Parts: sequence; structure tokens; C-alpha cells
Amino acid sequence: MSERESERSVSQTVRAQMALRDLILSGSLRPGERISELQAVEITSVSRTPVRLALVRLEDEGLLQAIPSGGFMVKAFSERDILDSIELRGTLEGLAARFAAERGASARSLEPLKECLADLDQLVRQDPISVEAFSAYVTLNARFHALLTELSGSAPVIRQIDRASAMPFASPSAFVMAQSALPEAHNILLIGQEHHRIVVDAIENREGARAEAIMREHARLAVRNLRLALRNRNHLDLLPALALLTSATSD
Amino acid sequence: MSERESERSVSQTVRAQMALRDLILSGSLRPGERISELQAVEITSVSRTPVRLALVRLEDEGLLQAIPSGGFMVKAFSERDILDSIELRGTLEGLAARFAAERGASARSLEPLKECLADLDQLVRQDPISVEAFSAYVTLNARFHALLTELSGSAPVIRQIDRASAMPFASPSAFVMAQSALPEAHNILLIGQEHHRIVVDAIENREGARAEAIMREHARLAVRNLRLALRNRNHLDLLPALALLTSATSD
DNA sequence: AATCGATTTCCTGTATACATCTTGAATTCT
DNA sequence: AGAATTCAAGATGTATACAGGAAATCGATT
Repeated sequence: MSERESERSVSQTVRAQMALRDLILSGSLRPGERISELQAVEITSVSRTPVRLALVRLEDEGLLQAIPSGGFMVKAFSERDILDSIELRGTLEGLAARFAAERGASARSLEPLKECLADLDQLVRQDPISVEAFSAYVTLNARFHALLTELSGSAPVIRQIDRASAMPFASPSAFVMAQSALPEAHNILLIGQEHHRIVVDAIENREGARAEAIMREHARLAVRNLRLALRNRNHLDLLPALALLTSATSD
Repeated sequence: MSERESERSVSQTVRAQMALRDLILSGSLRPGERISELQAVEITSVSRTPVRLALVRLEDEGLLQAIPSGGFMVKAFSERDILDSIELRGTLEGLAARFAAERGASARSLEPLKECLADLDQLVRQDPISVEAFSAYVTLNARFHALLTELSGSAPVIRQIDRASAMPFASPSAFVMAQSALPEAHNILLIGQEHHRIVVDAIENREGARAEAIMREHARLAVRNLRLALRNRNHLDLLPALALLTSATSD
């Protein structure tokens, strides 16, 4: 999940992958644009072999699309695609929460999640929430979701959630920063935190259906955030992931 | 989905991928076993470049696991993993069915699904079901599930379902053939077909919750099949996918 | 006899050269 | 003038050579 790998001593493949991903997410490479290997070689300054590997990895990461006749192009997403991806993540996280509840997560395994919950509580308590607090929230929120996912105890489920969350606009914290510019910011954060509390409670009490339902609803909070952010377009710069959106945003 | 690509004129990468997949699924390469590139080169008779590509593809297909120090090993699965993968597919297909229902699939788009349903009906009507009929059922069943998935109208959902179904033991038709040897065979097929009927009806009537619930339950039929097949182990040879199961089956 | 260390071997990561196919443009024919 | 065909340029698929590193084996020392 962390991409701060000291820059040097990482494989050329990973370096190329990161460089290309940044270029795609920043919008330097437009959706639909074909990206040739030689182009990528020039950009990343590594040879074709690792570049090709990076392209393949980015393809199944979901950022690129294979062209039938060979090569890749930057994938384009509709607003509907983004909303669906969020709903998809919510559904999968719901499954994870249900598994955690039904299978009786031990008190010990719940401990880290509760700690994370407490940390989040402390953050949302401040009334005018600073930008730094928002940043910290993003980190803690990601951690909460990761812990919850792991609590499912199911490798296939964890794997699938990771893949779904790999889409930059579908990750649990994708649109949190967008809130920071909104007047409703604090309220939304409070509601999200309430969801967190409920899912922990539900898991603790073995209430599978409740745990599942609340995680689905929780994801829909991200949908709300996105819609709000798109409406007052002032702060779209906080959402680099939207560079992948077709017929949208800028210009 | 079909792998009959005329053998010649397919890329070396694909050829290597198919060959290695067959070897893994047939159990020739044991779970946990490390598979070196040179080994793969000898097996497939193609050079290292396409072999490496094939290995990467098989990794995100889920059959291989990357070793931190480099290289790959055949992934091993517990019985729990398999059951979870099936539940996972059911959950995703439930989401697809709900989308199809909520978004109002047009009468025209429902047509192929209904045709497929009718074809299936004709098959399950015979009382002692021949082995050939079972085979035909597998094909039609796969088609039904594919059509249903597409009816969601959501590319992200379709993509995720395809990925989940790529696991050989999680595909909709994985354990149908195992039934053919069971006395309960006909009943299970009838129940499955009833599920098919219900989901079409639910979609037609815009009953999202019903459509979702029935697809979840439908997947659990596969769980039942698997459990039955594992109990009377006579016909495990019909389940090549189980070669990936750890501490199990043969010997 | 066991453990530590050094050497050797094999394996992966990377770069590049070559062949084939696709694509686009220019020219020619209708 | 428009369309079709051919040719050229570039891009991808494939093979292989080279380098760096990991792991296993063998030997030496305690």
C-alpha cells in the first residue's frame, strides 16, 4: 500500500510502473491515448523489458486497457463506472464485515481495530478540523478499512478487495480530502465515524447482516462526497483520480 | 472464455500460459512448488520473455504466487478458500443481478437470457439425464451466468466477476460435472434451474433485493455440490480444479 | 560432529537485436 | 476527385546475451 520505497534499489519494473502510474493519474496521459512501449521507454529511461512488464501490471491494476492488435491505451471511465466501483467496494467490504461477524472475530483480533477507532474519534472531535487533521484522517481511515478487511480471515476476499480498491477513485479514502473544502465536511466525517463504530459493534455481537449493511451504506458516503465535490467544482484539484474521467471536469 | 484457438498463430505468450495452466490444474505442478523460468522454458519450448509474461499473467489470474525474493510458486488453497471464493462469486453475481433489476433491463436485452433459460429447461426436463446432457448443461449454464453478468451494464462489475470466476473452482460451472455421478444429481439441477427462473423474474419485475438474494443462494448450491462430491470421493477425477487443494484428496 | 564461512552454481532482472505485423501515407488507377 | 493498392515506417512479439544476487553445497575450523 505504501509507495515510498526509497527510490533507489527498487527494480526498474517497479520504478517504471510508478512513473507511468503517476503520469496517468496526473492526466499527462489522456484517457484513450495510446501509449507505445518506446514512448514509455523514453519517459521512464528503462529498457523495453521492464517497461512491458510495468504496462502489463498497470493493465490488471485497471489503469490501462489492452488493444486487440497489441499495445495499450489509457483506460477511460464514465461517472457511472466510478460510482459502480465504489458500490462494488462497499459490497465486498460488506462481505468481509459479515464474515468477520459470523465467524466470531476474537477479542484479541478486534483490539487493533478498536484502537484505530479511538484514534479516529479523537480526530473528528475537533470542531474546525485542520487540513493536517484531514490528512491524518485519510491515513487512519485507510488503516481502519485494511484492518476490517483482514478481519474477514479470508484470503480470497482480501485479495479481491485489494484489487477493487486499487482503482484510485474506489479506494476508501479517495474522496475524503475533497471534503476538506466543503462546508458539510465535519458532518460527513462524523457520519462516517458513526458507521465505523457500528460495524465494530456489529462484529463484536456477531450481527452479520448488520455489519454487512452498514459497510455498504458506508461506501455510499463516498458516492455522496463525490457528487458534492463534482457539484461545486472549485476544489477538483484535490481529486487527481478524476483525470481518468471521460468527457468531464477540466477545460 | 474459450481456449480453442487453433493452436497455431496464437502468441507464444498465450501458448505458454495455457500450457502452464494445464500443468497446474492437472496437478503435475504441485501446490507450493517453486516454478523457475528455465523450467517453464523447457516445458513450453518458448523463450524466457514470453514465459515470464505468462507467469505474470498466471499470477494475477490467481494460480501462482510471487515469491518475495523473486520467481513464482504454485498457489495452494484450503477448502475454506474455495468455499469463500464461491461465496464471493455469489455476492458479486448478486450485485450484478441487483443492478440489472434496479436499472431496468430492457425487454430486448432480456431476450437472450430468456432463450438461454428455455434451452436449459429443455435439458433438465429429461429424467435420467445423460452425460452429454450434463455437458450441454455446463455450456448453457456458463452462458446464462455470462449473460446475467453483462445485464448489470456495469463494466467494473463485469470485470470483477470475470476475475473472481477465473479461479477454476469458483466458476459457475465448476462443480456441475461432479453432480453427474451423484444420485441427487437431477434434484440439484432442478433447484438450480428454479434459481435461474427466479432471478429472471425478479429482474423483469425490478425486484433488486430478490434478484440479489437468489443469486447468493444460487452460488451456495455450488458449495453443496462440492461438499457432496468431497464426501463420496469416488468421482473426484471429475474435478481437476481440486489439484490446488492443500493437504487433501489424492494419495 | 556441528556450525560457520566461502565458493560455486543457478536464477532472476535487464538490455538489446531481430522478425513480423499493423498502420498510415502516398501514389496510381478508375 | 475519390478510392484502392502498395510501400514504408514504426510498433509489438520474441529470442538471447549479460550482469547482479540469492541459495545451496562443500570445505574448514572449533
